[in-house]
Amino acid sequence: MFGLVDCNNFYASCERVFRPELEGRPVVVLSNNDGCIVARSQEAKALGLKMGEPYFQVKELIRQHGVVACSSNYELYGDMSRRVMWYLQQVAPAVEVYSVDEAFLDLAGMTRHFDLGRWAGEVRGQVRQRTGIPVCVGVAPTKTLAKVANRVAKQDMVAGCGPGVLLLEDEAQRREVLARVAIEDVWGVGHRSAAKLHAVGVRTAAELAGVGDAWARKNLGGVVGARLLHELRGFPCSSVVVEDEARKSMACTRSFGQTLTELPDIAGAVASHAARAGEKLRQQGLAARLLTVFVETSRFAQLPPPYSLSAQLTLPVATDDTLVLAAWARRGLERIWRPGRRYVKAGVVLDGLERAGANRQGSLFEDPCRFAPARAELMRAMDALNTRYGKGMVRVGSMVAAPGRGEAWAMRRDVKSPAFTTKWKELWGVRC
DNA sequence: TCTGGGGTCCTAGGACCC
DNA sequence: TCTGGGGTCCTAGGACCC
Repeated sequence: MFGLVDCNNFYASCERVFRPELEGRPVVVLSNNDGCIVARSQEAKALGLKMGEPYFQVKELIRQHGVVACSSNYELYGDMSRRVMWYLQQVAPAVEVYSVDEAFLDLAGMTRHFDLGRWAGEVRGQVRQRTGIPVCVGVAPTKTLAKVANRVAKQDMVAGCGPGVLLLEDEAQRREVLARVAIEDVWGVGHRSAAKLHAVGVRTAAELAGVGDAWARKNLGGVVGARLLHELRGFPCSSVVVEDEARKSMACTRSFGQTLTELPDIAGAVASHAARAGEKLRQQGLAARLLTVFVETSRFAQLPPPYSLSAQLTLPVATDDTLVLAAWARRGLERIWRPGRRYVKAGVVLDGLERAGANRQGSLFEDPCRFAPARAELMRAMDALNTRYGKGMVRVGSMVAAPGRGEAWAMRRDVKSPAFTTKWKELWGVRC
């Protein structure tokens, strides 16, 4: 059996933990640059605010109903996530941290000795008590069915008729629950597949489980579709992955706080992305062999039409050195930047990741390892200074704006809450 | 004026290898 | 008339996830 623990309205719930006055009020959390709505409390959902909706389009509605809007505070959400996951790891035999607000639990072996429905209810209560975060728990014979169970548990809880936990065990119950779930709410069915399914009259998860394997293979992405059907029928095709297997790629991308046209400004943004990518690599003990840099104009502007260009560069040796990454990124940017365009976003994507230092493939034509020990030392010193004195204390020169220019690419975050749990200066204050 | 960021997996086709 | 079999690696694009 598999469990799925999913935090309810996660980002909004995190904001509420430290601002209890938000309890019972509609709350939305915004994406970077206060661009779109990315999380909504139950009350905000009830007002009709949609996931992904542009903030500027609903500002009036938000004002009218006294909705509290929060800029995203990823430091806080990341820390709350760690607390929830840590607890789950104490009580379940194996935990796959699937996303910031979700975890799959491998409950094999517990079936015989535990009443899983009751156990799940206890987990739910404990997570709430220990972290302040409300969760729902679904338990079922496959991961896909555990997702279904979780979703139905959440629906019933919102409707006020469920305990926030659902155990799917026997066949009849499985059928009955699947009949209540629309196909677009099934894990693995996106809008494309949903449209295809609607076109042939398939509306519910129960009907989806009954479509032919051949049809699914042809129309739902080959083996992906076939696995989906099997899982819905109760045959597991995927297991809980505890070990964080080596990451395949890593991206640092951001929309600018404003439209940019000048190369130095964009170069500054790209250098900062390269620097962040370097930090992430070193934190995870990885090095990258391929670097892609891209720039984009607005997807939403009618004229001129949207435009994006990328350049992929193969580095002579895999590296985690910020200065090397920044230099290559700059080279790539110069290849793709064109004057006269109104850019809104740039990014650096790293592929070909390998463990740093181990079995390192050298270069035939040059010896970039010559300075390696000193450079590694430099990166360590930079990371240490930035940890101790704050992000951006030591930066790559090209990230620093020319005098009077300011950091043209800087993000807008007008309504951010404090880093309640991760910065001494912003810790929660308690009055006695 | 204003529309997020970071991932995974799969398929198909081309180039190339023995 | 008729042209093998079994691979790898790379790239691009699609679909999906949270």
